[in-house]
Amino acid sequence: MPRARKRPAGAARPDKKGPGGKRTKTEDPGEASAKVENSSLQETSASRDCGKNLSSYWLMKSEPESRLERGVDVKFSIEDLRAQPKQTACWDGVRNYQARNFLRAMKLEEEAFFYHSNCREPGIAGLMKIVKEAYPDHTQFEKNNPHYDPSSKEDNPKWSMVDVQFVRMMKRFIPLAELKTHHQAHRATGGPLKNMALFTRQRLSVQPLTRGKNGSRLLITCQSDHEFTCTSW
DNA sequence: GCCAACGTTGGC
DNA sequence: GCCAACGTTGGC
Repeated sequence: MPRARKRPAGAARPDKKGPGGKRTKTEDPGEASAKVENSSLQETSASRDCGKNLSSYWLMKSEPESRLERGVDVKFSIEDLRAQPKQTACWDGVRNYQARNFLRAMKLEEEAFFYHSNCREPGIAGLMKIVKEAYPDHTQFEKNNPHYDPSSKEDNPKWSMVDVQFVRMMKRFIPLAELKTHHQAHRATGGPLKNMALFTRQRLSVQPLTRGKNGSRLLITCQSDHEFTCTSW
């Protein structure tokens, strides 16, 4: 179930259906670690930004090609985002605690790379920005939704989402293979992508990045596109 | 709290 | 479609 993909659903639409489930299950194992992770994230960002408190960047995965999950097509590409009203959509369907905690750490106006996954040509396709901070993901209460979670209660929702708005396409698509080449080189040289979460946290669908500082600049960004380095996450 | 079974992610 | 990686579940 923890799939990062989302569906083209209207942003911030009110939703009241689904009584939720009756099962009392596992304690939320992410709750305790949420604080730890968030504070660690802050420390990490702060130290890397040399105390300048620059905002984080993010990378978020979605599947651009059709695939049915419990009978529902989960395809959502950057073109789909761009086609939304106001080019804005909610990023629903995240069902992994670490990814959720990153969603909750996102701040208005922070930018995120739109990553195309599980497709013919995986890679970074474009840029979007956070236009609404974390709020309950309504799909967790919808019985017919592929990401329905009967263990989540309406009065204490487990899962969150943010609203994102299309910013622009990358000046050039950045294929996974190219990122991997850099990552591998940087592992040897101690370069900025040596710990990139895309490779070190293989299945994490929402992950933090930080803007490169000083000389830490990526070759792939030399067309005056966004430079970025990874955090240690 | 351990850990084997299981299910999902996602590149190839 | 295969399958390695890895998060979650649940018995004990």
